[in-house]
Amino acid sequence: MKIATWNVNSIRTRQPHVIDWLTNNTIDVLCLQETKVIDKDFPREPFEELGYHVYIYGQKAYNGVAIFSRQPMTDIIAGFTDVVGEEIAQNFDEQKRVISGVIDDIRVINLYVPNGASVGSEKYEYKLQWFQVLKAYLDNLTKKECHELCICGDFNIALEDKDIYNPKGKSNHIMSSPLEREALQNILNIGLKDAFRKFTTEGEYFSWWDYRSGGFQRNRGWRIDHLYLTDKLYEKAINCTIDIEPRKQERPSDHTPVILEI
DNA sequence: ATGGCGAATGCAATTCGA
Repeated sequence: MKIATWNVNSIRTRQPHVIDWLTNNTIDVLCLQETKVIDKDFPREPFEELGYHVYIYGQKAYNGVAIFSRQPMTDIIAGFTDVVGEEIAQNFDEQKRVISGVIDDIRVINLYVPNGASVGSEKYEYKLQWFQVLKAYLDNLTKKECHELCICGDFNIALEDKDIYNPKGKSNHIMSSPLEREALQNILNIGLKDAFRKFTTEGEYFSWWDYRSGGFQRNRGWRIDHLYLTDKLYEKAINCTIDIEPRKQERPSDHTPVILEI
């Protein structure tokens, strides 16, 4: 089975790219971020025609997540509130950033982590607080269920310096600051491992390149899209790769897909 | 580098992303 994650930066703009990629790759579950569309306007049909079940949680203009699955998923949960309650969820579900479902006794959790703007900004604080809510969400879920977990998506965090094209001067940069890394590590400490790092230990592998200043052409990238797995699933993983082909195309997303094979 | 590029909104110019 292959599970992939891809921040498409608008599903309506990227529809042909996603159709093309799913046609040329055998993907069982695709987690999308930044769909940027309300649910009633989501282009479901083209993906259903490809044989996918479509699960969506979107909003106008910003954010938005979706899961496409060849087999039907069960126990779909959109947002934090149903898991953590209104008191802990506060207003964090106003931004649509989390959807999950179960397939083959794996709960796939699709995340679009806030980007955080710049270190010390209000959005940075929001990003750190969002991780507190995510922690409660995972704690509650793991109390209720005993599925293996695949937590994937756009984390907007490079956990190690080797995940950045040039880490010099980025020790307090957004996506690599100590508090962000600590917040993500705190999540991973419940027992999650980076699928990509099971197979590849060296640097210079990236999943996002800035549109500006020829980021992709100069390979100025960051590895910020991840698939994290609980132990049994991690042991079962047989590959995890980044496909840079979609990033080479005309009018691409600034992210490219990461694919896990189990 | 307070910029570079791209998407959405909505129809010009602004906000947001990372």
